[in-house]
Amino acid sequence: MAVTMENAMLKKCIDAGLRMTSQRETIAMALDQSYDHPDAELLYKRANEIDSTISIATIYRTLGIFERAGLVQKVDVGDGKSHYEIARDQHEHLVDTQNGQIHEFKSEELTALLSEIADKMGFELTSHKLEVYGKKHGDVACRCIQIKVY
Amino acid sequence: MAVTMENAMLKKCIDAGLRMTSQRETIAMALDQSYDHPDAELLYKRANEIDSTISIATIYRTLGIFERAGLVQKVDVGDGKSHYEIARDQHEHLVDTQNGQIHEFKSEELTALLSEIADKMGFELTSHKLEVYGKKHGDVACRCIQIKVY
DNA sequence: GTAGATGCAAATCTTTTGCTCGCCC
DNA sequence: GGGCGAGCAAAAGATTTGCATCTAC
Repeated sequence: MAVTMENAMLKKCIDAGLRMTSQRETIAMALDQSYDHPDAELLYKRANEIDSTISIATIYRTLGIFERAGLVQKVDVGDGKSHYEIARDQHEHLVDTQNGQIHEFKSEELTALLSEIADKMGFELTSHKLEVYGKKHGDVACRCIQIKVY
Repeated sequence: MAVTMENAMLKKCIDAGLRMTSQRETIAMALDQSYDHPDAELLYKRANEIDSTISIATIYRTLGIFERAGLVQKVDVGDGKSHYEIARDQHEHLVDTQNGQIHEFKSEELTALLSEIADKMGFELTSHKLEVYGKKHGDVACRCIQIKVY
C-alpha cells in the first residue's frame, strides 16, 4: 500500500544479495506488476511481454530462489498449480467458491491465536497457510462448484 | 473416536449412494485403517495388501469420487502430492518442519473467528484449509529445512 | 440389460534437471 | 577469470484419460 516506486522488488532482490541478471530483473518487474496471484505459466507470459527471451525454466528457477530468499510466497488455490505473490506482511486468502476469485484479509487476532495454539502444543510457529472458502451471502451454492474449486 | 466398527467408511459410501464394487470396498477399508495422511501412492500400496488386483488409476478415480461425495478430504502437506484423510469434524494440521510429521488439533475458537471474518466480508464460510508450520520448542531451526518443507 | 467401474497403457500437465554456453561481480 | 545463471530439451513425477472389458444394481 505504501509502496510508491514501481520496482520495489528489484531493491529487495539486491538487498537480499541476489546476483541480478536481466532475466531476474524482468521477473521482479513482472511480479511487481502482478496484483493477483499468478502461477508460473501466467508469470511466464507476463515476463515475456517485457523480455521475450526468458524461458519457463528460468521462471521456475527464479521463483524458487525468490521463495527461498523470502521474497515471494506460494499460494495454494486448489487448482494443482503453484501460484505466487510477493511476500508481504501476514495475510490470508478467502476464495470465492462461485468464481475462484481471491479476496485477501488480515487478522492479527487469528495470527495470535495460532501462535498461542502452537505454543501450547510445544511448537514455535514458523508460518502457516490458510485458505478460507466461502460463497457470497445470498448466492445459492451448487455442491459441484464448491468441490471443483477445492 | 466413537467409531467402534472397523469399516465405517463402507457404510458411509453406501449411505452416500455410491455403487460399491470390491475395489471401492477395499479402498474404503484401507482408508479406515489409515490413521495418518497417506498420498495416493501409499494408499495404493495399502489397498494392494488387501486386494492385489487394484490399479493406481482406480485409486485416483475412487479418491476423486470419495472426495466429491464429501467422504474424504485432501490435505496439503507441502510435498507436491495430494494426501488424503477420511472426512471428519473440522480440525487443523500442524506440520513439524523438522521432520514433516503432522499433528492434528482442533479449535472452536478458530472456526468461530473465521466464520465471523467471512461474515464481515459478506461471505458465508463453506470450508477452510489451514496448515500451521512450526518447530519444537528448543530445536534449532535451519533455514534450509524450513524452506524445504514448504 | 445397461450405465457405470476397472485395468492397462498412453497421454497430459506441472515442475525439475543435465548440459553447454554466456554473463555478472 | 571463475562461478553462477540461462536456454533448450529431455526427464521426472503426479494425475488423468481412452478404450475394451467387466459388473453392480
